[in-house]
Amino acid sequence: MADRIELLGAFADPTRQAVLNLLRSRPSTVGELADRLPVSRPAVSQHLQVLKTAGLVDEERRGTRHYFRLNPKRLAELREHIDGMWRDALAAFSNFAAKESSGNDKRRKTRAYPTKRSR
Amino acid sequence: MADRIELLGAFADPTRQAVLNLLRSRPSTVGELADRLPVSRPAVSQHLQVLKTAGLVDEERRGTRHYFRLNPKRLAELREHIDGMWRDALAAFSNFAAKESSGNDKRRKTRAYPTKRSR
DNA sequence: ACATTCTGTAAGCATAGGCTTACCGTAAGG
DNA sequence: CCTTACGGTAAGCCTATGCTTACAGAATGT
Repeated sequence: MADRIELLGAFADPTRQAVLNLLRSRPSTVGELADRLPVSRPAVSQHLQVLKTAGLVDEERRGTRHYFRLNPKRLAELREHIDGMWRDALAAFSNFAAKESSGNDKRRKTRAYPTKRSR
Repeated sequence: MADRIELLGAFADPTRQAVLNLLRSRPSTVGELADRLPVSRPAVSQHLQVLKTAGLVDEERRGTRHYFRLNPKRLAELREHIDGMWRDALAAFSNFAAKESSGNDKRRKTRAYPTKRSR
């Protein structure tokens, strides 16, 4: 999806990471989170909106209290994205290793890397 | 580790995501990446330094060319981090569902949520 | 009704950081 | 050597955005 950058940006911020870590144990309200963080309540509220827009948290309103909880599905998506990148990295590495060894069977005079780059 | 925020910050930037995506297929040089991206070569160079510091890419110098490749180990670490958060989210959810259903066995007069918050 | 509690929103500020241009160093090739 | 290719670094600009204070709104309890 194109909103992956939005997802990653929301996920990476240090304060939002702290919020997400607090939500790992249980759902919490805005004030509850603000009490445990070194930033003001409005700041937490704003971060929660970002996280909600990114789909990383869900909101459930009960009276005046707004409970926020982690969204496992969205986290799974993020994990899959990283996992795909990890698999490609492994494949690229083994592929490179194979070519490197085949090229080094005998002492070669040709370079293992190109001398000129096509532009 | 405490450098996880550094890792996440390095990983999340849109341009760096584009760089990482290009490196999924094969190792590349700075100029090669710059040709395929809408930013200047120095910008790519700076991003690569950030990625290298975060451990997401490795550098191999051959002559004047600096080849960069993805670091699967670091990607695995990142995946594990997300995976742990995902597991906690699932556990918190099922735990919440259990408490909710046990509290709703009969129509109750006490609130399912607290009226006052301990401060 | 009124006060209290819990929250979202607006405005403004200040720092971080991404990008560009200019410059310098290094390696390779003729 | 001298030139060319390739890349890192410095300085500066400029936008994004995280944070605070102040204000407004909705739900609850007395």
